Amino acid sequence: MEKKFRSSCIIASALDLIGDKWSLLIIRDMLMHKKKTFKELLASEEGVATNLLSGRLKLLESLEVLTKRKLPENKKENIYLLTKKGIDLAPLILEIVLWSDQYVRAYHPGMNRFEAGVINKIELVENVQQEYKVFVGEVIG
Amino acid sequence: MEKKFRSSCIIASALDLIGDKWSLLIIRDMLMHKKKTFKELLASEEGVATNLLSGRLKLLESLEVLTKRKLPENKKENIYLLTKKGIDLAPLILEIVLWSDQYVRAYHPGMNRFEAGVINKIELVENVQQEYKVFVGEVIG
DNA sequence: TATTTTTGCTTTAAATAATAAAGTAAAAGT
DNA sequence: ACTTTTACTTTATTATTTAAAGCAAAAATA
Repeated sequence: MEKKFRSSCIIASALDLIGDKWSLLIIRDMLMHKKKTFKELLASEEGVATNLLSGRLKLLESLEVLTKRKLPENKKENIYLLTKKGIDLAPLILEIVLWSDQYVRAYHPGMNRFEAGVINKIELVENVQQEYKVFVGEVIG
Repeated sequence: MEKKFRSSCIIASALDLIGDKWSLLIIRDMLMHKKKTFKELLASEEGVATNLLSGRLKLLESLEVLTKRKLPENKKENIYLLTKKGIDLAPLILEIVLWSDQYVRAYHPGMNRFEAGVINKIELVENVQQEYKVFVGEVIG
């Protein structure tokens, strides 16, 4: 789980932390699909392996992108929730969506569409972030 | 070089194309550091291997993120330039920079800083894009 | 003209990482 | 007490990355 940085570049360093094959999809599932348990995250369409999901959750927790806790009514199941650091990945994720919607479909016709009446990025991001914060409030009470 | 899509997710699909360890760094070098030849790209601080640089340039060319051409004065050296599709990755790259500047430094104190007097994202992105377009004009004459 | 260097690769072998599958232990449910 | 669920860990297989060497065409140098 020991991560190394390839260079002093601010972009490369971010990619060294969360630029792997799975981290952003885990964060997508949490932020956009309100997933919060190992089981829910495991059921993603992409089929992450249990050892990788386990390892990535651990790393993202160590990076304080998300927190792990148990709810009083269930001593077994862990609840994973994004921190501010994780929620602040929303703008980056939106830019991926926008670029993909415009340019990736040509290579993947069956790909989902991005439907947004409003095309105000800032509003859109704030909406997603606000909704997630409400969700967190509901979960931890 | 045959790429497959893991799912119909718009985010996962973009990551399946350019979410590998090197593509965004190649695009960074082109867009932010005006690199345009194999040799210049090979000299990146991160030390990409020649076979991977070669393969990625080929893939990014096939995706029309960049173009490959020769200049009349040199029949040997290839010149790689970003297309609009590539230049349109600037907003995504800026979001990586902003998140990294805010949150990654804690884990990598020696990391470069992002210095921007103006914090207007749109202006900043347009500036970088405009500068790159001028550069392309200068190169291809 | 002959030799050397540069460029942009390809090939190969070794190291590293990802995946699939099975196993495990603690908690919860029946 | 027995079974299921959860959240892993372990192991073997497969895939990818890296490092190193090699190569051919073009350009530069002698």
